[in-house]
Amino acid sequence: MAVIDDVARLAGVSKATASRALSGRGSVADATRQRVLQAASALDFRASPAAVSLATGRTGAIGVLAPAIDTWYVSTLLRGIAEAALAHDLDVVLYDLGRGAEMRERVFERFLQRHHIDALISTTFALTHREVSRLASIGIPAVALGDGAAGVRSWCLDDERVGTLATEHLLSLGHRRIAHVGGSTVLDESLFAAERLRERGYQRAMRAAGLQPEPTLLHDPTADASYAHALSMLRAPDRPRAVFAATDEIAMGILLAARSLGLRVPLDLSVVGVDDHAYAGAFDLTTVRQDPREHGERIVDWVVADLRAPSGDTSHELIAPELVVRGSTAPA
Amino acid sequence: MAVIDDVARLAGVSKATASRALSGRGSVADATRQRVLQAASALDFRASPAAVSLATGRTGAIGVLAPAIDTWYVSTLLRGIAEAALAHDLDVVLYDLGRGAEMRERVFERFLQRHHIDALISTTFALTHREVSRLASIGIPAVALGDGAAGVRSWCLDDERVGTLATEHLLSLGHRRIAHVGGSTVLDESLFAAERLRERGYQRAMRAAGLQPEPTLLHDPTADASYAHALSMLRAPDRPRAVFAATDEIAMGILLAARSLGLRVPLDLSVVGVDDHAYAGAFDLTTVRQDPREHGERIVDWVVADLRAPSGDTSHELIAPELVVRGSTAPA
DNA sequence: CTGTTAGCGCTTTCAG
DNA sequence: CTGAAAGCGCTAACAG
Repeated sequence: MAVIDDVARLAGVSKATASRALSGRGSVADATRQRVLQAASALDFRASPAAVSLATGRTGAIGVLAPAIDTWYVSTLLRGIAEAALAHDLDVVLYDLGRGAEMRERVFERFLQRHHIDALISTTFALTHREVSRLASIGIPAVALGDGAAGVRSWCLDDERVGTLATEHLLSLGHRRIAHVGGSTVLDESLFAAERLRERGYQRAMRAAGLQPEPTLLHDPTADASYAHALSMLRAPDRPRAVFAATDEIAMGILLAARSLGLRVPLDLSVVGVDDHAYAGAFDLTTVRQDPREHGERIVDWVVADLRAPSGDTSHELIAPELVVRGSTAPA
Repeated sequence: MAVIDDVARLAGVSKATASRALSGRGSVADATRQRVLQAASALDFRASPAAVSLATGRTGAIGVLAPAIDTWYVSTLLRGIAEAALAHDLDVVLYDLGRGAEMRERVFERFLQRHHIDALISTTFALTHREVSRLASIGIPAVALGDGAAGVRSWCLDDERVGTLATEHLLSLGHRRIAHVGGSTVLDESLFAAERLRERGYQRAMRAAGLQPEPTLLHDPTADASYAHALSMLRAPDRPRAVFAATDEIAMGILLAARSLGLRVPLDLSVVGVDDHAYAGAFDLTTVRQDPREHGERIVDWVVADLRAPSGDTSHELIAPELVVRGSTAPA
């Protein structure tokens, strides 16, 4: 491993000049820069990130804090983040919180300990005040996707709007008996606040139409749990004619249950989900779309810009959802 | 941010002693160690990873190189890796290769440049000789999950066995017209070798039973593509009575297509997949199980041990698959 | 525009 | 068992 001294010597300049030529900071005569660059590539020189980091305070990495990375939403988001980070020549270090929040404190202490990242992207659950100020005190700016904390720039899908959009779609088709199946009653309070907002949007839309909301919350919003729940919900004599599911995964469980009960979708039952999950097309599922991959890219771009020139921007931005109509919904 | 000097001063010892006490390396009087530890916690001291890394050459992070992280397999694996890494107090830095392999060289150059990780876990596709020796020359050991390169410790699901297991299950039920739907004919050669092995296992089992194999390879192994393909496959007059799908995702597409054509599963059609995907239960899908989360943990444990005491072990280990029978398969 | 001189914060010989 | 001193490899003033 060649070090910068070797490069400097080969180019016949000092370490400082070599450093300037390589980093682009500071002015160097063009001819000199060329020589340094050539020497560097001849020696296959790569700066030690530890040394750079020690000298500059910059690590060249961003952290991502996320629950349940084996999830469509989070993994798709991660993909967007990873791609954008690559484009900006940043490493991404991943902190998985698992399903619950038990690991949270541990993870937090752990990565706070190391000043290993230049910025933190927190997803899905809200950061606490203490966490934010803790990060700020060691100079790590945080941004959030999903529930944002005060003092932190954040983006969040307009989840209440998601609920009204989905519900109004069903209402506009003439449905009256519209159920809602959401999730996450037992998980950490700060997690999955989104689903409570979706439920609220549903309730609003129903009441506005003079109808009685009938929400159910699964304690575990998986396809399995949803399937089991839908089986009993759809067997009831006064079964709903339409369902707004808080996620596509829940919707899939419902669709599968409906078919195994012999109900025809959308003739006997209309279903709308949320996400536009990778399988939504195969299920021909009407859904409210969000694009986590694009969100990931957008956030990384913002973080990179803010790292270069801190903006102090701590605004909370709502992302507008979009209805995608497929074949799982039809007039009542 | 307190530095080690502050701790040393508060404890009334030298930096060197403080460092020894904190790291546990070298011998320190018990009383002294106690004072140092107290001072450290009083000052909320955390060693700068950049400084540690510069002095020791260790980074405290492992890299994961993976294609398509927004995939059930990879994201579940990632979860196992992240959890195990957390337990070992290691950061995990993520390199996503996307779907194809265009990014590969770029990513490779990029993280080679930085000596930012202590070890690399490569997943799904094989490392080239050049890549392995390149990594070795800068002292980064690599391990592989999936196709392993020579000189690299690796684990791999026994994919040919997967194919025979699935096919033999269908044969044992009395099926004769068994189709196979696999994937990835257009992607990078080194990617998804797994599916070719699964196909080979299928061919072997079919020939051994004196039957004619009928494999199809989707150029894009998604649920959507699978759905579209299955529609035409199942409409043919001489349609298969059983299908071995190379992944659960492909199987789901087939199941959805079958149902939309009015075919009853498993009465009119038996389907077996591979993975035991999170949705396999909801689909009541018979499948050949693999457990990427557990694989991730196992690999990290191995890497950690090898980092402590290099074993020189470069063996290639096959992981035995396991058939999980559910309701999507029945006697012919 | 370029070289010299100090560090960044930690670990590690080497003496004592 | 402990302290002094010498780096790890790079960048950032500060002169010139």
